[in-house]
Amino acid sequence: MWTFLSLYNGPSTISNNCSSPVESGSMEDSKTNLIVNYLPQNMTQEELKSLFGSIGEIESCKLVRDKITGQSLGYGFVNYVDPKDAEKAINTLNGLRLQTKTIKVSYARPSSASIRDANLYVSGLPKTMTQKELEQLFSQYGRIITSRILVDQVTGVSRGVGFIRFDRRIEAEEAIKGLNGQKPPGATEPITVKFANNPSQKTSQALLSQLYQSPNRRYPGPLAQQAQRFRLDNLLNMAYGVKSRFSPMAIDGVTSLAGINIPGHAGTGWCIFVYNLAPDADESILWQMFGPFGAVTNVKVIRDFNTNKCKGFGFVTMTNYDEAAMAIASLNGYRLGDRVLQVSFKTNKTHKA
DNA sequence: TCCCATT
Repeated sequence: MWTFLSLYNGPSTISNNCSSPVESGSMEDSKTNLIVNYLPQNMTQEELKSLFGSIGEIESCKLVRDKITGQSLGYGFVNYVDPKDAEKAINTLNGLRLQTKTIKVSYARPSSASIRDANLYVSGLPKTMTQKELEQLFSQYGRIITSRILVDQVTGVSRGVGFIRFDRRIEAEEAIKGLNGQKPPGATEPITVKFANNPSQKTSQALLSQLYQSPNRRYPGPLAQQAQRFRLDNLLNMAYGVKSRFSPMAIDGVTSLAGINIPGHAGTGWCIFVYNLAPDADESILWQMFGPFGAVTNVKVIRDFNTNKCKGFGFVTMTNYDEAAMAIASLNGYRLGDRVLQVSFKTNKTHKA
């Protein structure tokens, strides 16, 4: 499972003879800057900072999130002040198990346009082909950063599809030219090699399918119908990258009609109270629900200290009032699984179950 | 026919 550990030996092995003029990024921080992969979906930037801050002083820390939905993309960067701490972090935190994930900690390559979009999707592989054999096939075209063969969740047998990430995009391009439509040694069928989908486009697909598979089974009052339409439009807009067209004026009308109180502080954003979450609810569902309505800066599921199960509610912080109001108008009464959510601005009063 | 590796 940890074959990729051997694939990357740190920045000293990065080839520096790239002919591309784009390759001019600075290398001086390569001994302090780490990339952390395979983070649990619900891990926050604060938790990342906290975990790596236990090693030594952090210069900067960033969890990479989807620009539109705010959902974690499962990886981040940690830049230490002292290179020794970076090294220590690799030695002590690489391979650490967090929930269902095993995180990978390695030196970040210098950021450069030439290393982007270097991920290939490979299908039609012989079911017997191992990850090592896959690497051997592709290694002639460049330096492999990661490789993976997808397996059936239940049987564990190869699905015949996998991924190869090269160090540089031109290497990936060459691999496509050389291997797409070719039969690997001993194989009876040709393989397909193409660039992998962009991770950010998947979010839109997920939202669209979420949209189609969540028929509205709530009680449709006039306001609810209005809110439902808003949510639909927002999800569609988001999926197609179109900016929301709803004006703050209209939102204010809705909120005042609904009799919502003036919410709590707007200092760090607008805090939204979400009630009736399932015991296994996690942060990602809050990102998914609220992200489409605008800038979300924080989500939190309140859990029981002992069982770690959600206590039925959580909070979402949104930057802009109109977007928060739209989210509330749209999501209050939203049916999540077999539960109908209550969504409102957080008040100072204690909520009772 | 898609595993979350470039801020």
